[in-house]
Amino acid sequence: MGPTVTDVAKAVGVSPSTVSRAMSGGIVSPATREAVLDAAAKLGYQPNRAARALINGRTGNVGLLVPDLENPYYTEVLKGVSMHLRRTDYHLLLADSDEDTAWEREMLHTLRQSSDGLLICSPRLADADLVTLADPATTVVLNRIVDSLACVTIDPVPGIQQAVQHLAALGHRHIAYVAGPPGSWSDARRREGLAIAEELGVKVDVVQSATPTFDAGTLAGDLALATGASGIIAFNDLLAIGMLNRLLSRGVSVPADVSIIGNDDIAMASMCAPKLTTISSPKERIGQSAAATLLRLLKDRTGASSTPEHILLPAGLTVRASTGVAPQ
Amino acid sequence: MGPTVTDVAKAVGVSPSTVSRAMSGGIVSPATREAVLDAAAKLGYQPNRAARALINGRTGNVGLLVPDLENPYYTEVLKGVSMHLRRTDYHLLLADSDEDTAWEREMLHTLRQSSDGLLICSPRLADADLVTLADPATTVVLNRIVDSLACVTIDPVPGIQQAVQHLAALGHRHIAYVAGPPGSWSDARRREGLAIAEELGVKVDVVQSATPTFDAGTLAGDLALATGASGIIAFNDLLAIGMLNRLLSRGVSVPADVSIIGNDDIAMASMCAPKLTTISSPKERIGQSAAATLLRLLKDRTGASSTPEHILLPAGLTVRASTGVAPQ
DNA sequence: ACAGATCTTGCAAACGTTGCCACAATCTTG
DNA sequence: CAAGATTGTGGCAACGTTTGCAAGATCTGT
Repeated sequence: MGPTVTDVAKAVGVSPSTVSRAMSGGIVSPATREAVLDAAAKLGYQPNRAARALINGRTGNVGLLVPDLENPYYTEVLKGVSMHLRRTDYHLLLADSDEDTAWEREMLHTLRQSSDGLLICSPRLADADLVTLADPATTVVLNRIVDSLACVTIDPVPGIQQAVQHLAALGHRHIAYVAGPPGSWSDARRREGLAIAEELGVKVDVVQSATPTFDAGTLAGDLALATGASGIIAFNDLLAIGMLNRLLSRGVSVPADVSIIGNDDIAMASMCAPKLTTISSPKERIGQSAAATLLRLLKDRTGASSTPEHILLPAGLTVRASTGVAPQ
Repeated sequence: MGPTVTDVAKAVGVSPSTVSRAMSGGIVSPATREAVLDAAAKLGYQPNRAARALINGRTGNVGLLVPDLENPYYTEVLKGVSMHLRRTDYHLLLADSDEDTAWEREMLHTLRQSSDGLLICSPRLADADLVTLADPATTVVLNRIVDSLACVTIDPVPGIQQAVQHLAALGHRHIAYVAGPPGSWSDARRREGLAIAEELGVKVDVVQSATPTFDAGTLAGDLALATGASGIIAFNDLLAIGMLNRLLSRGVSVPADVSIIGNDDIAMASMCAPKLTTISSPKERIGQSAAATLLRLLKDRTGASSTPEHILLPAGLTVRASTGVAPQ
């Protein structure tokens, strides 16, 4: 295809090895380096990544695995990753598992070969699977904590606690939590956070929802309403907005009759009506920070050294218009 | 890293070449093929993609270039691409240009080397640039038409015409079109579609908006209102929803005082209040179809043969609650 | 049973790069 | 000024795979 290292070498009158060194920051005299760089630019030479990968095992790719690109949460994380990678010369290899854990395991295995490091967004895979499939020296896990791997996440507990306190302060005595997919790490953590309700004398019912999507919100809305709760906390905003729509179309007023709190603060949360009170998490920062962590890991190459880094980003309740004082 | 072709060869008792042929569908006896496949599975052998790419030039990657991942339009296209690629053994290389055309040109050049084919979503790059930078044999352009390249897009004209007719039928005599980014292909086409207004005796004002985002909708809303138009058509839904929010917060009632029509029918369009009347385009299908077209191109490898394929997908107006009869 | 066709397999070269080793040239230091 | 340290460069092998070529094995038809 394009010009090779040999072409550049001939043009400058040096050996291929020297060109290689000049291009990748090896030891070369300033004069030759300049000459090589000039010639390379003139010829439009780009080092062949495949050849480079073959010899030193570094592909120059970073793999990102997400469960569902239709979920705006992950696209915001993706944006963060992408923006961080933009300034490096790593390429982004993206895989969407479509919530299929079997395929996720397979893809994890495949991606390892095509990338130097992996960013894994997998709420549903078991810790044990993750530990088995991922190399601690080249992996960063997003949105959950796995002890033996580097992680970037937000702690879901404080956010949920704030949400419960917010509802309690508004006089709600009975709330419903609409849970996320079974096996989800953050769902499990959020349930822990719910424990605070008891201390506040608030009753909690848990309602299950198979998938955390807008459509599933319709069913979940009916279920949550049936519990008799006056306040609802949803696993995520998509679910919350779906419920909101369902409740409004059933003639239930939000927040006069029922208060709703979402999770994640996706862009839609401030565009629906009423605007959604939600627990905001810095999604783009998670992506950005995870990419940065991975690149640090790859640069250091200290093997499976010290204890893996766990980065916790802050999240807090953003109060908008979907919560209000309890009826009566 | 993993086992190599030699390891498998030893395990079976054949030569590396035979293993290679067995793995990639060459001529081998059924018996040896089975033996090789068995051993490969047992050892967990995966052909090294870098080595393969080095020798035959095929990386096994497909590159996708989008202008902005924060725009849900593109993430839906991305989802379509990703879902189609899922069934193949191509990997997806994703690049977000962040609306920067200079970087887009550079990335296009870089990506070519790392992928077998390119899917390009670039509304702002000039046709000439695209023709120069893209190889017709390995490129599919999305959301626009460039004569000499394969394209998958929707024709923006009929949708815009339907929108104008819809407003005219509701009695609107003066409408504003909030334009997209300068240089955008689909924006130019949409303006062509606006010509129908004259035939219907409807006056059209065009308002410029630098970027097609939710935030820009605030400014655009004010500008559009200042024209005195009673109906507004926006370049896309994000802009439309931003305007909607602005208008409502200024005390303008939608659709009683002003009607708004968006473009694209992103998920948010049916979640805002009032729900947005919009021109729907099958975004996921565009992605899916573009990926399919590219894979066909790569399989055929007929060089720069016949005239490039142009696929036009249908789009039509989806009437929701943001349009109504003109005031008075 | 023999010549020729067909099928199956191994050998070796090649893809473009990097990294080790050796050597020459220049610089330091006593 | 000599001896050692340092710096810059070229040669060569290697990464893991594919592929053209040729040789061996098996089969066909007479």
